Amino acid sequence: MAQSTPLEPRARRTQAERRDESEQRLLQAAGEVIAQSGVSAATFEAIGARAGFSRGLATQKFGSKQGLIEALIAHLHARQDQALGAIGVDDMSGLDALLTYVDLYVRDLTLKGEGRAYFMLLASAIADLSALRAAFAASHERVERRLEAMVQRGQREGAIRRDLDADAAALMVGSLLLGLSIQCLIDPDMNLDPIRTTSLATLRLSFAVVAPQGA
Amino acid sequence: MAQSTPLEPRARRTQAERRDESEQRLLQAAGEVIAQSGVSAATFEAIGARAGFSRGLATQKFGSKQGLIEALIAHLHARQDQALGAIGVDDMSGLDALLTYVDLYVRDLTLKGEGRAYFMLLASAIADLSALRAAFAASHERVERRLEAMVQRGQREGAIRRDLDADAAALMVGSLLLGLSIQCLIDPDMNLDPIRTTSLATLRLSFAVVAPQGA
DNA sequence: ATCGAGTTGCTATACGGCCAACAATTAAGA
DNA sequence: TCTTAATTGTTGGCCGTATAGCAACTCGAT
Repeated sequence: MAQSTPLEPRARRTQAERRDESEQRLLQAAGEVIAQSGVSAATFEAIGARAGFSRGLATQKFGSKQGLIEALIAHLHARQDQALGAIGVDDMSGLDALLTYVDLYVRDLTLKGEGRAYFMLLASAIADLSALRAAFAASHERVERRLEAMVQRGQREGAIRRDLDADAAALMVGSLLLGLSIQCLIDPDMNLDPIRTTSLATLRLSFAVVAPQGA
Repeated sequence: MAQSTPLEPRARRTQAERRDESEQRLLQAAGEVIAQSGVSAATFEAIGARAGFSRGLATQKFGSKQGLIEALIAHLHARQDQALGAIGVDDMSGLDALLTYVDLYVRDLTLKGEGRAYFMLLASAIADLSALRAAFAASHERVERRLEAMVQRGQREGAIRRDLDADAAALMVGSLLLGLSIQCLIDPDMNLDPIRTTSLATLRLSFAVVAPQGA
């Protein structure tokens, strides 16, 4: 059970360093425990142990369980934005950008790390009708606006059908990716390659103006 | 809070009647509590109260919490099969059957009743890495085999592209519907009409042999 | 020496499971 | 048919466990 960070006891660290480092480690440990053992297994005890601390520290830092979870979700959202933003997708045509986005998303869908924790927290929020659903909704909204922008760009460029409802198309693509993510958590032994290929072909065929069969 | 059944105290009921009725009422109440207040709110106390019984009965009937949940999932799966099987989809062409299936599924996606409880239980299983995931996986597998059969029929009939990977296409459609269902639980105020229309158009355009632009 | 980081013992709460009592139904005997 | 015993359905008190939150404490940094 590889600890988050081996925790080599450097001689002296400033207080601010200690503080920030422990906070980071707690968040990371929380994500790892969730990804590995489930949301309900993410007790202060388990998270603290994983991070190399005691059970009390997380309460101290985040105020409450809810606070910890909110911080973790914010953390994961930030990482997600960052990861998906890092995809240099803005310097290609709208259609290509969309397809590249889907391609990369599905390729990365093994869900072994933080993405796994993210969707498990999402599932937990749904299962318990938690108010945190709103945070997830907002995050998805942002992603969908990005997708919508890609579609609209493609339409301006003449590569995507004008009569396609950009908003609905974005929601559809987003839902497809969400569904695939969930499916991966239900059945981890899924072969994603055919799905990826087929999804890309489907989107290309139906979004492109002329359905360029062999292109 | 409309009780499951008003429980008019008929004079005499046979033991078998009592037994069956209480069991039914408990399952229904469990579904209602989950749909209304979340999986973690579904305690024996709450379920019993909703069904008009005490908290002890459910344990008696289903052995344990796990037993109750399993019975509920089986119950919901049966209802689902029944509902989707009732769609007379087998007496039309493969492509039409597929599109009709998607159309009806999305139209029914308000998720106010049992479907809601189903997906919340699914979410709970994911969040906790429960072994029950396998049951959901199996159920989805069945649905996807049905979708695959539709695609293959469409291919034999010449209406669907032969080079479409039927298995992957089925998984894609299934994932899209799953994703939409989840999305509805995250954001209940979603307008499903544009999505439905766009999804149907997308599938028709990309699955049909010739991409009949204006047809 | 002082302040803040981190720990540990304690408490309160919530819930599932157990079981002994209680009530409703059925069966047996007169 | 009436009475009574046996069976089955249902209840509610009790207990063990798990865990979040708190508060007093120790340890490390300045």
